[in-house]
Amino acid sequence: MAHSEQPKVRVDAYESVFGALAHAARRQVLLTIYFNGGSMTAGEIAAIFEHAWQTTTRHLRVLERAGLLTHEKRGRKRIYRIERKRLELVRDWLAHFSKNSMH
Amino acid sequence: MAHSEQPKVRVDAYESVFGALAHAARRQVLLTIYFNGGSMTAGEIAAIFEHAWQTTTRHLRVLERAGLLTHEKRGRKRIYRIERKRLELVRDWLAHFSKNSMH
DNA sequence: CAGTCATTTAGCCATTTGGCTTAATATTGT
DNA sequence: ACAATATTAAGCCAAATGGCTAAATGACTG
Repeated sequence: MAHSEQPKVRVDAYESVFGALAHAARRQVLLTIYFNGGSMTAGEIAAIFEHAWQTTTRHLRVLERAGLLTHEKRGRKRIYRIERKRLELVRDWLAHFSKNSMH
Repeated sequence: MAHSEQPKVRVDAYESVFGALAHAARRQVLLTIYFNGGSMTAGEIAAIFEHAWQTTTRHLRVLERAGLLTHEKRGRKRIYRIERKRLELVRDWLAHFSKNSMH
C-alpha cells in the first residue's frame, strides 16, 4: 500500500551514484561511452585502459549497480549503454545549492 | 612561461571533489552548512552527527582539501564556509553529457 | 564436439578509508 | 598561571577498494 519506501531508495541511489563517480576510471568510462554514441562493448571499453580487463569489468559492475550503465547481451559480446537519465540525480543534488532559501 | 599546468590541476580537482562527495556524511555537511546560511562552526557541524567529533574533523579536512570548504579562525572557534563555486566543477563535468556531439 | 573468443567470477593482497581513543594545541575566563 | 573550551592531530584497527592472476561461463566456428 504505497508506504513510502522511496526515500531510502533515493538515499541509497545518491550513495551508489556518487560512489561510482568517485573513481577516475569510472568517470572515464562514462565519458567514453557517451562520446562513442552511447554504447560500447565491454571489450572496447576495456581497451581504453592499461589495467587488466578484469579490473574494468569490476568498474562496469559498480557503474551498473549505480544505475549509470545497463547492458545487453549480443551473442558473445556484452553491450554497455549509458543511462544518461541517471546522471540527473547528481544534477538534482546540486540543485539544492541553488534554491536560494533564506539567503 | 605559462606552460599548461592547468590540466593536471583540473584533473586532480575532479578527483578530490568527486572523492569528497562520495561520502554521505560529507554531502550532509555541505547541505547543512548551506541551509544554515553558508557557514557554521566546527562544533555546530559536529553536532549534527552521532559519531565522534574527531571523525567530523576528518571529513571537514577532506572537504577542505577538495576546495569545497574554507575556514577562518574566530577566537577559539573555527568557522567553515561552503565554497559553492567549487561545486560548479561537478556541474561542468556533467555538462559533457549535454554537448550533443554526434548523437 | 573441440577450440577459440568475449567476458565474468572468484579469490588474493596492498592500500585507503573512516570509525575510534588518546593526546596536543590554541584561546578565553578566573 | 590555571582551568575550561573549542578544536585538531596522531595513531590504532576493521572494513572497503581496486589492482592482480587464475578459473569459469557461454556463444560461435570449424
